[in-house]
Amino acid sequence: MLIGEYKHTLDEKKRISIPSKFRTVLGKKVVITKGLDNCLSMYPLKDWNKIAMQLGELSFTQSDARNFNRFLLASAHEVSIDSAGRILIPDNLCSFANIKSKAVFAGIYNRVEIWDETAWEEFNEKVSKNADQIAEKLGEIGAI
Amino acid sequence: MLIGEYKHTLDEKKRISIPSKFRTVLGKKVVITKGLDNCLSMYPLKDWNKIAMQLGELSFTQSDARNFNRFLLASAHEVSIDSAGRILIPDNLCSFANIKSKAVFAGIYNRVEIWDETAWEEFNEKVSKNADQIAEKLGEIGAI
DNA sequence: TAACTTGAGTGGGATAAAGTGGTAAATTAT
DNA sequence: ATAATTTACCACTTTATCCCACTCAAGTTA
Repeated sequence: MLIGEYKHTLDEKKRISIPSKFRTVLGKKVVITKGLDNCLSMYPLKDWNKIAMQLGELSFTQSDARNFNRFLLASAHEVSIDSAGRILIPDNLCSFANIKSKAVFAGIYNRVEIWDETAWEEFNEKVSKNADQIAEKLGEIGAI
Repeated sequence: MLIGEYKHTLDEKKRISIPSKFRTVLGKKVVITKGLDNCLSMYPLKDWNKIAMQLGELSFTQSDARNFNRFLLASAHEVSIDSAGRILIPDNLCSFANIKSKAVFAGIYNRVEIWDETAWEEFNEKVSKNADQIAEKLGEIGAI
């Protein structure tokens, strides 16, 4: 399971180390794609294949499905983890997530999110303020 | 699987490099045709045959099907990838997609779309605004 | 407690491949 | 037959990939 929060630095070649705790779960190849709230999502290759297959089956004649696929599939990149446990973040994803030098890896069960450091901090601040309200909402749903 | 987004330049001879990541999947010959939303669609030759067959089976008495076939089949060109990994984009398709010098290749599962750079950017901006709808669909698939 | 060991994180350089531009040959058209 | 357009081939520049090396921190052993 992918859990925990780690901070790493992006070097001038757009390379960044994967937290060592994640490496065995992620395997040798991963897929990175655009996530929500301007972060990036990273999946083990085999998990991604399942997701992509479902996306690929969406009708291409319907404009919603078409646009949806373009957003998700076109922004996805298969990257391999090098001998030092690093990945190369593609240019367009790097600028999408606004990652400058420090990035945060957040393990979220079956995927890893990659955030720009300051974006992560701002997000965290916002969420912790509303944590009690969120908890209440979740309680109503019966989640906790 | 064809995924990812790459930007290449069209030279004065209307030649353009295929992203290297796509070459093994696409093979030596591909079919380019008009796509929806003013882009071009590119398929591996063997996949195209299946698609064309399905289209051909659409009732030709229905004017919609007839027009759709005219749109897709009549504009299709079989082009081969040269030794440097480039293709030659036919004139009418080039002007249809309004490709001037920079073009974006977008891998979308089983096809590659070719967009004029600015058209792609505008499109992306528009879609990113519908992030909540995207999130909902992703939730259904079980990706988030 | 000090030295040694191990592994993670980071940086840089060499080599290979990708991307692009151009020239020569061949085919077609006039 | 000659001009023009197209196709194939060659060459250069830039970019990416791979490999090696250093540093730092944590843990282990003498």
